[in-house]
Amino acid sequence: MNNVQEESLRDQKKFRRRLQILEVARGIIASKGLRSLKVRDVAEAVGCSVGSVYNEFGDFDGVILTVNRETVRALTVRLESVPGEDPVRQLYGLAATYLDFFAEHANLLRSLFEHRMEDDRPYPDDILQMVMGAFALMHPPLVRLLPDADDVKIALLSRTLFSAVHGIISLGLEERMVAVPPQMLRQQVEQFLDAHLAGLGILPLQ
Amino acid sequence: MNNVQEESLRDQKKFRRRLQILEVARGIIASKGLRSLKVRDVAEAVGCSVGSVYNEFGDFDGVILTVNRETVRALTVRLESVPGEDPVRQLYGLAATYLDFFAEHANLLRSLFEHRMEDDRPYPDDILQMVMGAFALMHPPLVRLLPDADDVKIALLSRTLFSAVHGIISLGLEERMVAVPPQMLRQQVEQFLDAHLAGLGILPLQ
DNA sequence: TTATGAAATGAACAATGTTCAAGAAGAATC
DNA sequence: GATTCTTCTTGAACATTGTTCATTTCATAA
Repeated sequence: MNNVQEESLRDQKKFRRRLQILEVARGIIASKGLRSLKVRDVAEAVGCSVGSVYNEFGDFDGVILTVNRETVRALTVRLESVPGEDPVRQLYGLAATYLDFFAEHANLLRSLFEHRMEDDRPYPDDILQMVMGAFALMHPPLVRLLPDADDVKIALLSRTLFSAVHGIISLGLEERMVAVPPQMLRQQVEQFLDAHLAGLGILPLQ
Repeated sequence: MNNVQEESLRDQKKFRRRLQILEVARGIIASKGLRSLKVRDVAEAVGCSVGSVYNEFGDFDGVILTVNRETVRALTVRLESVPGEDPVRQLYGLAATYLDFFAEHANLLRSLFEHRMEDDRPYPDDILQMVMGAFALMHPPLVRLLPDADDVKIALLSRTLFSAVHGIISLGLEERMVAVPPQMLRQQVEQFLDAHLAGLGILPLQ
């Protein structure tokens, strides 16, 4: 027995198909919304039977949740790439990056936030943790900007601030609701941060 | 022909049933979530056939949308009942009232914000208008507090601020996401307003 | 009372998630 | 390489649920 990961032909095919299913599912959600995602469409596009989808993911929620997991992972990567030299600039960068990501992948993010599980099964904890982790990315710059504040309070503030930005962006991009032009939305988010950081006693960008 | 509204026996029964259907549907959404709402369950609980539901509402979306319409109407009534003598107090009152209403009717509000139409039919415009109207209720107090500001800017600010509060509350009440204790959430919203109004140059409550 | 037309009915249909017995295919053993 | 074993794949059948519509029911009008 080799301690290197055995890559049997069967495993390879299985893995390749798994990726195909996810790719197709993500494409459908992104382009036509979560409600338009159907098992049979996915199976046909991938070229396998519906049974194989179930075999790989257990149930349909499994496919959706895996796509959601990758969405929040990609979001986190993007947010973590925001430069962190200047904490104020970092806060603005996080908000702007979230806006860009949301605008690019609106339906994927809606799937992440709006999907309800069948029956009353709990939402997978690892996804919740990842979302919380992303929302906590405002924590480090806030710590630097408010060195005297209680750490627990800053954790709360970080979540509050990110939730507020999320509300502004998600409703602003809800074309059916508001239809704020993207450029105006960007400005709106910036002005929001201007006022809020000022209120926290944080000096704006020069 | 009497110009008084004819109330034929047929119309009475029709109207009574319409109310019953809505009552049952709202109850199911409120207690078990939109995903648990089924035509047959509603029909059985009301004591009529599924055909009657369709006869009255056209399709199932019609039932949901009518419930949503009443939800936003009730929300508006509650928000309009917030005292308006002191504009600062009014802003805090609007946020606190929204929090209370959301906490009491979480599933109904989620139905309002998360329901996607079948196919790509547009969301009814009157509901969107009512939501926008509710979110504009911060406008009058903000005008009083910022007498020198451009009215269009205040309209934007009102929507931004309410959207932010919505984000904080809707994510905060998403037990699966965060599970913020209600009392802490109330405090969170207040502190958020404290900071933001301060940033806008508005003096806090004495 | 009878005729009329609108409303109610619910069986049948359609779309879609889910299961599972049978078969196919790779892996293991000889 | 043949055989056996294990696992995966298949897709027909089933279950659930939204939707339709020919038929029946029933309040109203004549």
